Amino acid sequence: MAGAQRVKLTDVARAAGVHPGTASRALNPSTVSRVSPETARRVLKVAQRLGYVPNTLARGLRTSKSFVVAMLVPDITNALFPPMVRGAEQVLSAAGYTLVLTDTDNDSDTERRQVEQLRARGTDGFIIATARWQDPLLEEIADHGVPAVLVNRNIGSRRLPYVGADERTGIQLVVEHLAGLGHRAIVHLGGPSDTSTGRDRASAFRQAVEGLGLPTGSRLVQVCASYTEAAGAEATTRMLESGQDMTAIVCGNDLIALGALSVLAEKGIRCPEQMSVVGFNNLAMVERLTPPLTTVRLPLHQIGELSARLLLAEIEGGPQNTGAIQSLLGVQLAVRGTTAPPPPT
Amino acid sequence: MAGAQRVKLTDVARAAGVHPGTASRALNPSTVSRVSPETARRVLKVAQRLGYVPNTLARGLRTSKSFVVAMLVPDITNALFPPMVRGAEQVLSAAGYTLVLTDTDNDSDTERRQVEQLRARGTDGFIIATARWQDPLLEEIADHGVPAVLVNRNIGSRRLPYVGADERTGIQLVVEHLAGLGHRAIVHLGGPSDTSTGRDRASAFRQAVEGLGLPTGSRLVQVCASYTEAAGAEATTRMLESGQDMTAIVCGNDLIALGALSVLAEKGIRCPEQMSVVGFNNLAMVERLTPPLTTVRLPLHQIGELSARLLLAEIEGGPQNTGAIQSLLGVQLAVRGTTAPPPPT
DNA sequence: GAGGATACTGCAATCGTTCGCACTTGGGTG
DNA sequence: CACCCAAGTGCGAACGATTGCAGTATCCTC
Repeated sequence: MAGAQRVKLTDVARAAGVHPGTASRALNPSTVSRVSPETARRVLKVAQRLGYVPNTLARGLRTSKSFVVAMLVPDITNALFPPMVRGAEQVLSAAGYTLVLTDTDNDSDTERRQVEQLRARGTDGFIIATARWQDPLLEEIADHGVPAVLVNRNIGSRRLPYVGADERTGIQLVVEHLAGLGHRAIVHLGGPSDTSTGRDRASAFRQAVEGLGLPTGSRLVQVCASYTEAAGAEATTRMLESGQDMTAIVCGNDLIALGALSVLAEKGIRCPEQMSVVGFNNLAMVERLTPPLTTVRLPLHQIGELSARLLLAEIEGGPQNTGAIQSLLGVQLAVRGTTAPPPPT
Repeated sequence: MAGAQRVKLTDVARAAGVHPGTASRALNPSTVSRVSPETARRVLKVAQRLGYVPNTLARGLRTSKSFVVAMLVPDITNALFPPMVRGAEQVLSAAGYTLVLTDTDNDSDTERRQVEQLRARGTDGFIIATARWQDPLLEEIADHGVPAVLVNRNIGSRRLPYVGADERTGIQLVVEHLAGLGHRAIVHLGGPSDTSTGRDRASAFRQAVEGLGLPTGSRLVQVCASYTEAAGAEATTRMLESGQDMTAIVCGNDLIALGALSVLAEKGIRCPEQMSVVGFNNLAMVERLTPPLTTVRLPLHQIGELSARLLLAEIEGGPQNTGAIQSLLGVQLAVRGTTAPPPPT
């Protein structure tokens, strides 16, 4: 009752007076040339009339192709991911694929289980937003030649195609903006070092500071344990207590920036008058805070779209062509209210 | 290469020295009783050792069950939905089901196409967050007896099971809170009237106002064209221009409240001193606005979980049992900074 | 010790498609 | 006229699991 459709290929074939095999060929664009135009037209018409919808399961069983793509995210309630999911979904569903969303809850065991499940289901490919810097599961995936594209976070080995934002340029823009305002004592609260984003942003930060000839030092960067407000607050406290000279904080992402802002408020340090703060990601609503958060805008939707496109190419074109292409999309600096010239000394 | 797993039931059977049929029975909890305990143990062990994972497609083809559930949301970037998705996903994946997420982009044609696609794929059931008050597609689904559960938004005919928040009580709490602060001139910016939430909240608002003996009137409610900041701003302007006496605004949701707040700021009306504003939904970060938004907290995660549970019951128990159960989960009022006693007259 | 019930297990059909192979036809060529 | 080629179609075996049916031990009972 609730099951699949009732009219099957056999019905169409019988109604059109041909063998099921022939009907199959007539209905399949890539094999329709092997059947006479007249027959093809007839079968197509009958199929239309009967409202034939091919059974994807049966087809998948035979062809070992499922037209299913899975996307792994660590936590869908993190506002970073929905736009990427949406971008990917639009591309995929336009190409006749179905997107399976999997929330791994930031847990690698869950992740592994889910991936097993999905592969058993014949999933054609994976879009993976959960990569850790060294990730045995992803190495296995690369070994097995499973079509997969990484988004947002990369892995150290660079063995899989990656689509992300040009984070280094983003950080560069931030530091230049701050330097342009007159800041010289700029510090960084970095994301976790087992994520590519944490590492890249921190390294880009150091490079930008050096490039501009600003004072450097090992205490310029504090690493946060995770991309959360709590971890940001904790790192801010550490940074303040280290006695490091500072007039501006470049945060690993917006949540970390929120943590920094609350600690500053607590300690009575006013932002932006006494301390400038910059986020990263441009989460929803950060422009409505008081003061509105200066941050870096990432092309999340585009990242989702492009990752889906690359994955489709890999699935349909075979494993060779894309190699492990690394693509970085442009970012924009959104200057708002949390940055201002440093206080006069 | 990219295909499914390689060890199949036949391999397990051969390695265990039994017939595939027997192996199948040994591996399936519901039929394991039909096989000797000793054999069962042996097969299980071999399966474990070889890392056997059943091919879901083949199984589905035979049993006409896919262990796939689809969830339809109008826009995954709307922060209302991710928690529900997450709740549903956790329940489903624990039960061995896979969740397919579909973003309909608020478009009924897209929605219909997606549903066709998914049914062809043998989807076992639907969780639907896109319901409109009168929705032909959903009536069809009800007609065909496809297992489906509505969340967040209901349909007029009440023909499908529904899981939502107890919105009426939420509005009641809001109005009581405002009345308790001394407000008597309370108005409502309602959500679109083609959504159940828009209708319910508006009706609950009227009832609460009357129940408390506050002044009533037809101009107490302005309907917003959509659940967006822009529509909220527009309705606020209309309300102010109508000359209606008012000291507090109860908004259909948080986005509408944001629209209201910006119009008030524009006109120099201070919140909460001169005008109290209340939202609905408790979106992420609204507690960090200045002032933090008073709103109603919905058990979104729970709604997702429960909807998944109900759907599973319907799928596995057959169509009869749940009927069209309507379940409402409790809400909480979050009193923050946008509500205060009315200005002295 | 014979008959029958019971407990396991093997056999083979089946789910709906796809696709390699073989067959038939018609037309072109030497 | 004999031969061959190619186009079009039918045939049936897969894909990997489930399941009704039937067969064979095993054990109990009288």
